[in-house]
Amino acid sequence: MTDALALPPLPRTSLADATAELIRERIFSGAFEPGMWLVETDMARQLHTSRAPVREALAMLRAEGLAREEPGRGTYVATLDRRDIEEIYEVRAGLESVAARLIIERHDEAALAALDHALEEMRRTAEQDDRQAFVDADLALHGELCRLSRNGRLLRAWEAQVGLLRTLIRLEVTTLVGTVEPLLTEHGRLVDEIRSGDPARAAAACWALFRGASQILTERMAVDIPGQSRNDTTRRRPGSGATTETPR
Amino acid sequence: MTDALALPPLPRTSLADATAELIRERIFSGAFEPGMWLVETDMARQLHTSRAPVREALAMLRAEGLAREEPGRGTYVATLDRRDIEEIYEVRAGLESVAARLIIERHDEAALAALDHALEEMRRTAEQDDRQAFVDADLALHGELCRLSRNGRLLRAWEAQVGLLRTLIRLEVTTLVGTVEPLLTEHGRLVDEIRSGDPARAAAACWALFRGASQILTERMAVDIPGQSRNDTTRRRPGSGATTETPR
DNA sequence: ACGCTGTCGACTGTCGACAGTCAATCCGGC
DNA sequence: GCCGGATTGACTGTCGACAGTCGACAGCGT
Repeated sequence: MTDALALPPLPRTSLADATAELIRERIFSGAFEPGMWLVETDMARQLHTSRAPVREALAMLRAEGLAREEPGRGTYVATLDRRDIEEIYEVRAGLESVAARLIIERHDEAALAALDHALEEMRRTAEQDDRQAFVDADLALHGELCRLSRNGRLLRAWEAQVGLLRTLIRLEVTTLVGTVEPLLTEHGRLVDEIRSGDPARAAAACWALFRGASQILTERMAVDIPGQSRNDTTRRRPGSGATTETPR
Repeated sequence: MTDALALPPLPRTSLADATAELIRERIFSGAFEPGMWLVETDMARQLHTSRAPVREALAMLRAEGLAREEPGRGTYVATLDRRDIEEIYEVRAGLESVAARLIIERHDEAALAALDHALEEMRRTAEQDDRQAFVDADLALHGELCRLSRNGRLLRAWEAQVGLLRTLIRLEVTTLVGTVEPLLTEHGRLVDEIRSGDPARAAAACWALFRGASQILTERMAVDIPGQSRNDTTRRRPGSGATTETPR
């Protein structure tokens, strides 16, 4: 059977999946802020389902690191403090170094071309000064790198780390006063090192890139990112307006 | 109030948690073999609970990578084929390289001492030719490395990768005919490189170690590991004996 | 006024039941 | 005898309800 005629499996979407996807979108879009209380009963009522699918959806989100459980009290949208950012970038550095190494050892010309293309897209958005698109292109490049590693577990681990970061990076770069030029050159350097074929140098470039990015992000966190501290106990609930809760 | 009189928080263990822990143990001990069908109804009946806690426990196990869902059909104990092993070891190489780097950059003498101690334990078990204990010591060393990175997300990512591997490594090394000496020296080399203080060399040692271990494991998989292939559809259910199922 | 205790509303953890779905089996036509 | 569709049994997906627990608040005593 040709690929063109091969039918993909239908998206078997249970209520739980749909609910999870919905909440994910809300979190990424910023509608559900970090620290917000995700009340099962409310959401079930709004979605016209029982609590069972909602509970399962919340379990997924917790597993993905997007939400956090407080036993007996409920689940809350995950918050990120400086240390979280550092940790995520350190893990990403490790994962993407390996991805680079795998691509290098495979002598994969197509992969290099794909990375070039992603890089070009970053450049384009930078020239147009479209910060939003730049962020997307940035994440797309890194996602592509992990996808090209052809290691499914690596890709999933990467996604798990990046999840919450997504909304934060968007916030960061879009409000970044300075130029994105340094970011651009560092990404270019990483791709160059991959092309040069030395895993150790690629890893070094990777590490340098993430070290810098992490620093930029954590420095800005001090000023204007909500939910920056684990002690920020401001809790809002979805739906019915902005009821502020303060447990603990 | 004195510390002696201070009450520690009670272990808030829900039925779901307890159920998950129980199943985990069964999987690690090998009582629940890879590919086995974990039937919610049966387990709930055996545990004298409803299906709700069981479902939640299974959701946890899926999130940890210990089990696998087939939509509408149920969840099964995860299986590992050669490619899975490769993937896991590649990810581990990345994570542990970063862990090594973090320890190096921190100039952490205590960490080095802890690694030495773990290494010594490996050596001891090797001398006594206690394969079971050797496997535990091996995993303990790597776990220690990740713990010493002081990066919680790295540690959790490591645990997620290692989970299922645990039972497999045990099987592998305990049945391994040859000597464990090479493994021992490679681990020693990794710790040495960490002590020497060059992240790149430590990463290289890490990569070499995992490359070798992955190869040993995948080679042996061909012969005597159950559930070695994704196409091995043999399914057993827990409890009532060994009812063999063959879906698909 | 302050701190402690009892009460209360709300939400989570758990339960039993029902409906939908899957795979295996049975049955009839060829 | 073999193939295809209907049937069946079992399990999952979902539901509404109940009970335990948490945090907030009010009332009491000091």
